[in-house]
Amino acid sequence: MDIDNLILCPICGNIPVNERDDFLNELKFKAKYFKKGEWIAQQGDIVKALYILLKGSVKAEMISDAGTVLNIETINAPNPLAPAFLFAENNHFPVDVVALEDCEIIVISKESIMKQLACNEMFLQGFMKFNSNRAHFLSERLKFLSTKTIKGKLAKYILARTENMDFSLDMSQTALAEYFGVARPSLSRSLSEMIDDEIITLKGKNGKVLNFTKLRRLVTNG
Amino acid sequence: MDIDNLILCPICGNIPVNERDDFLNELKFKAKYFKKGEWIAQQGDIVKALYILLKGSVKAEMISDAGTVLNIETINAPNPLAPAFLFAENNHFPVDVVALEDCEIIVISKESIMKQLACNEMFLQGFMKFNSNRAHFLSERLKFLSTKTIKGKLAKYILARTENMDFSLDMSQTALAEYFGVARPSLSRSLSEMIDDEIITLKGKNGKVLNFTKLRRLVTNG
DNA sequence: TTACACTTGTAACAAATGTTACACTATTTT
DNA sequence: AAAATAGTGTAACATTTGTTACAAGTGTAA
Repeated sequence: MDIDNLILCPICGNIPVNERDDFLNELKFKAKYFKKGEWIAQQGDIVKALYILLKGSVKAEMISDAGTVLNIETINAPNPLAPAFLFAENNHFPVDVVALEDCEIIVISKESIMKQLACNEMFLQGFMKFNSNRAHFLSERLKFLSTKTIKGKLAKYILARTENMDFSLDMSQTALAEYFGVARPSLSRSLSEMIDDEIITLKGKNGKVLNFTKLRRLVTNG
Repeated sequence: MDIDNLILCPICGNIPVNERDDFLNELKFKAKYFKKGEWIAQQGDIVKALYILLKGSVKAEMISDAGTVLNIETINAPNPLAPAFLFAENNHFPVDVVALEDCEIIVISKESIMKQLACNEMFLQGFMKFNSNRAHFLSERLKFLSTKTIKGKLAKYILARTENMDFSLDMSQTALAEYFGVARPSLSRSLSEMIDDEIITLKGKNGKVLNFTKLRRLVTNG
């Protein structure tokens, strides 16, 4: 088991080297294994323990009442899954979690986490910080989704990943459409129009920004 | 000052009665006062301390890059403002906060909070729980916004507040449109159509559900 | 009451997006 | 290499939403 990866996980990152063995010995956990494509958790599952992804990667997605998919994020090891929900009154998984590759996950009981939080200040800090960052992430996602037009979203998305004119759409258009919460052909059309308008070029996932002024204007108008 | 209200604040709620005086004495804070309409914090302000709203109410809203308003929530006293961001790496206020009435706010330093978290387990639990609930709220808001059609949002919104056929739209249509992130006339039109279709009736803010089947179908289709 | 600000209903039109369908390409898997 | 799977481009059309403008309603304060 890749338990050493646990210490690389953001919520444990602050623990001093000389305390790490103690920390690991105190912790009560068990390992679970998932194959690519398997569901690790479903929207609505009760969160009774802290899940930490030690190996592999997963995607978190939300299925709306209408059945449409909203791709929330991809999580790589080592990282915790939904740690914020461990202490919520309504402690249900907010998303479906699906293994993108073979995964190893360790499960730590809530009691064990509480104990460490109370007695290990570095762990407390790491845990708080991670949850804070998550809340920030969700806020940003909220803001992003409130961008009204597809071209506005694309412009924001592209500008955030552009260096010296070059950018890469980290995912397929199909996945991107789910991330934006829009229909795939609509996304494709918007991209085509931006290419026609000579704002960007695109070859596969890689593109160039030809006209920053127009691209920024799309952010402001959308 | 209404310092006694502090103990009624969710993050302090678990502290046993006999520990409360100690808790308040340990805490280092100062009070601030805001008049109705004043901005308490702006999107991007650095969160250096914990703000707790002791008296009054505020609204939190996000201004997108395009200048449109997304109304996030109304917060009533006593409640903390953006406690999750106190520990984030990117510790900026995610929203604009505006006083809806005259407000009293106490400001507690991060150090003082850290100290209490480490030495007062009930406070730790309350703090974690509150932040967990916030993350849950943001997730739900995300899910809600991913509802594609206005009627779908309206249907969800109305069903969540219906008891025995009766419901009340807690805000003006103008505010509701901002909460939904849509244009006001579009919201008005959707409401009119739902009334024409004999799904609901509406008089001012108060309405009745006439056809639950159709209303639920709107949730599923939108 | 009058005046004012705020809210709502509605219409005509423009713009954006969704839906469906199909051909085609790229990438894996066998 | 062949087959299967996933991803892309695009067209025609329906639907939804935004925009703008104006009239009418509501409540509040002078």
